[in-house]
Amino acid sequence: MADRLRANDISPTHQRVEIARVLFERQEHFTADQILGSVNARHAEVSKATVYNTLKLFVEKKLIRELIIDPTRVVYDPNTTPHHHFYDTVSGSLTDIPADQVRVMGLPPLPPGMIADGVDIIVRTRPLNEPAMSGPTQPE
Amino acid sequence: MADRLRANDISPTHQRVEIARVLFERQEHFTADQILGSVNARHAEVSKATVYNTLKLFVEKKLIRELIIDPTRVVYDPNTTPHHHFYDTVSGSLTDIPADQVRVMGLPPLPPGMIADGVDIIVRTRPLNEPAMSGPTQPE
DNA sequence: TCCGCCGGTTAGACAGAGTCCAATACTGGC
DNA sequence: GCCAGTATTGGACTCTGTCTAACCGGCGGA
Ligand SMILES: [Mn+2]
Ligand SMILES: [Mn+2]
Ligand SMILES: [Zn+2]
Ligand SMILES: [Zn+2]
Repeated sequence: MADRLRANDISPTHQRVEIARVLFERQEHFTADQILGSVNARHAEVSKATVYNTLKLFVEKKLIRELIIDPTRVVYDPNTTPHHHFYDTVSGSLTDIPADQVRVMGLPPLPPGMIADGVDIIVRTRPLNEPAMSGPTQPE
Repeated sequence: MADRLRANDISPTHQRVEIARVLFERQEHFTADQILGSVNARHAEVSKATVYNTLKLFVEKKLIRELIIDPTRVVYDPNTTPHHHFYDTVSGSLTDIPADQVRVMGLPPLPPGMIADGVDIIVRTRPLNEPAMSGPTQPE
C-alpha cells in the first residue's frame, strides 16, 4: 500500500496508509465519516482533519473519485475506472455500472468554447413495492 | 399562479405564491438561498423556514425537481419535463439538455426486485483553456 | 550530537446548508 | 365572526466540511 502511494507521489505516512487500506482493500463507496470510523475502529489513529486532507489529496492524485449523489454528504469511490451508478433512493446504497457497455446517443453539441470533462449517469432505483420516496434512510 | 397551486392541491398562501412566481416566471435553476433572496429583495416577505417547507412541498407535488450536483447545496429545477444537464465545473452554471433526443443504451438489468425511478445524466464541462479544476466559483 | 526546516497532523473553532420547535398568525368553512 | 386546523416564523440546533495555529517528527547540514 505504501508503494502504491509512493507511485502516485504521495509520501506514505501512517495515517495515509491506514486510510488507503480502508478504501482500496474494501473497494466500496465511503463517506468521510465512514472512513474516519473504520480507521479508528480499534483505537484512535487519525483525526477528522487528516481524513478530509487525505481524501482531497487522493482525489487530486486521481486515486479516488468524488460522487455527488447524496445531498447531505460526498461519497468517495475507490473505483476510478469509467463507470456509472445505480442509486437506491430508499436505502441510499450505490452499485457500480461498468461504462464500457453503456452508450449515450443524441447529446446536443456542447456550448461553444466548452470541453467535455466527463459524463455521469445515475439510475435512481426503488424496491418494487416501496411507497414512492422522500429521502434515503441514513445508515448508522 | 394561485390557480396553478390550487390545481396541485396546494393552498395558495401569499408566501407560496411569491416563491412560485420566482420559480416559474424565471424558469431558472435556483438554490434555496437564491429564492429566499429573490423573494425578499424588495422587503422581507418570507422566512427561511418557509422557503424550505415550500420547496419540499413543491417537490412532493412534483411542481419542481431537486438536482444533486453541487456538493454544498441542493438546486431546484422548475423544469419538470424529462431532461438532463450540462454542468460547468468552473462557473457552476447548469444548462438543460432536453431528454427526447437522448438515448442511453447498454445499461445492465436492474438489481432484482428494483424498479427504475429515473435516469439522470450530467455532462461535466469546462471552458476550453481553463486549467483543469477543483471547485466551482460560488456566485455572490 | 544538536539544530532548524518543513511537510504532516491535530484539536477545536468556525462556516453554511438544512432541520426542528414552540409560539404565533392566518384561513376558510360554518 | 368563530374556531379548528394549517401555515409561518425566529432562533436554536445539527451536521458536513473548512480553517487555523500549535505541534510533531524525520532528515540533512554544521
Ligand atoms: Mn446540505
Ligand atoms: Mn455538505
Ligand atoms: Zn462507483
Ligand atoms: Zn434543468
